[in-house]
Amino acid sequence: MDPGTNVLDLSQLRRSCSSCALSELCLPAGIGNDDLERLDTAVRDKRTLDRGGMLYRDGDPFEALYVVRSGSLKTFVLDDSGDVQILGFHLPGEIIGFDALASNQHVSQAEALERSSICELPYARLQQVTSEVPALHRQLMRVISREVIEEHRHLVMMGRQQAQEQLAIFLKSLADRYQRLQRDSTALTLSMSRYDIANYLGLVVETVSRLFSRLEEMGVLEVNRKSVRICRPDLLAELCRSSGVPASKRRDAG
Amino acid sequence: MDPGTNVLDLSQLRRSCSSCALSELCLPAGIGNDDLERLDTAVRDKRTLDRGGMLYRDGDPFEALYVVRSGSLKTFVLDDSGDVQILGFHLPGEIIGFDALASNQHVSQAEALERSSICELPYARLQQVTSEVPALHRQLMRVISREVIEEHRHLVMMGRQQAQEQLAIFLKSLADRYQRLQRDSTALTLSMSRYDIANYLGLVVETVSRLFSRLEEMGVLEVNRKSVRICRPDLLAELCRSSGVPASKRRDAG
DNA sequence: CGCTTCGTTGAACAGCTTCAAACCTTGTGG
DNA sequence: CCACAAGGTTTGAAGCTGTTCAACGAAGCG
Repeated sequence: MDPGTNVLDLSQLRRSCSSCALSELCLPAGIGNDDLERLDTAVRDKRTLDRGGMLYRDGDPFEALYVVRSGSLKTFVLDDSGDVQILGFHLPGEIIGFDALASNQHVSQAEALERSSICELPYARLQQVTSEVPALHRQLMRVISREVIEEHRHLVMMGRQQAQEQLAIFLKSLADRYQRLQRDSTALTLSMSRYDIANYLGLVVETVSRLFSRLEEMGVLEVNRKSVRICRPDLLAELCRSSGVPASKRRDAG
Repeated sequence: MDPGTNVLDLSQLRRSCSSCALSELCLPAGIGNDDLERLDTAVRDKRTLDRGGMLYRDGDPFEALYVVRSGSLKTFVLDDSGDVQILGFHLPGEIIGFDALASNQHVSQAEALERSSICELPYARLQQVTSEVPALHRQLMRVISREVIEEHRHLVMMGRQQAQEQLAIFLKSLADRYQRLQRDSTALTLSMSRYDIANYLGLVVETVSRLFSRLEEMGVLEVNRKSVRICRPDLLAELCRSSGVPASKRRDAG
């Protein structure tokens, strides 16, 4: 999408957590210089994926965790009948692959939504480094839990009935992550298809399409195919709670 | 509910993974006798919770993981407006509390659905023991991933639109877990309220109630308040896939 | 340029929700 | 022990949201 980030100088980026712009959003966050060098030893050569390229598939042996360096991916599971459920979309600085931590093989799949580059962290080496660097271990745990919390958020979102609120939350989540990346959080580029968004939210394409149109009519967004401009972030934030959960679905604490 | 399991001989159960009937479903699975004794040293005194009692709350400091020994619990998150989303129901042998692994404080809550007894695994001690017993570490990881996979299942379920299918999947999941516990998997005792079930599935109470009635009319179930008899497990299994995802929500691999 | 896939829009339909009321259970106090 | 209150559960009827089916326009790709 953005030519500036697509043309990566790979040689410069190789093995250089220290010099990586994502450093503060990624595993190195809060790690001292000495330890950072050790982390670098755990990072294998980067991989580049084209749109549609698979990072890992269901059943693949667990070899590494992966950090999105540029581009974006989606993760999803297939049920018995081959239906897809998208679990999440992943932007630079986000780590994926935890699903295989235990059974030693992946139980989900990760696919690039656009040309993306990935940092590979072979688990064996990573484990060794984390055992030597407690701060890194804590940081890794923090990242794992961020993942779990994100899944809870996804569940909460799908538990709500109002489709418009779901889409608002989805867009706001993207905007927030754009901000962390120091991108313009009012100018989103949706690398995923409408089908993907619909699946992620538990809706059908038509509904998502109509919702985009409705939000545009309301003056909240300006939608042009894959690029979404958030004209009224305040209104969008409002929509995330306001329309709210129907009274009968509410269930206050206790 | 069942007087035989409610009247626990606590003194006999204290610190005795070795003698625990849940052993094969729980952390000790596949652990040798020597190592089992060391695991026992990581188990603090058991706790008993009455119906409605909280095991941990949002924001509580992370101190331990918990194994359900008898009874059952629900875990849930509260969103900003105080709305509940139930994440799961937990039967004996299941481990909860992972949500706090990273931020060092819980980001969800756990509440007993009936009188329940809990094994407490203080994390500091557990960590020490797992570092000494690799098999235990692997087993713990396996259990964590079971949790992640279960959440994926929950997402897949909520992504489907057909309420009847969701309820069928929910009941089948309970039945399967009953079987693992060597209970009669055709005679379920629903310790959670209809409100809880509805919330878990993203529906309203009335819909759940009607679905129970419908499944009864269909001859699949016999429902009597909290006790559900599965008359036709085959039909129930059928309902879990058959009605299926509407074509427009399907999205085959790729 | 034709093909395919993606995205949008319209109209009818279905399923779940909403609102309302009744029933049953449980617990409390007279 | 019974009356009463409170909450959980069930059932009915109406309304609304999202789905389904269908058609068309736009973009990407051989």
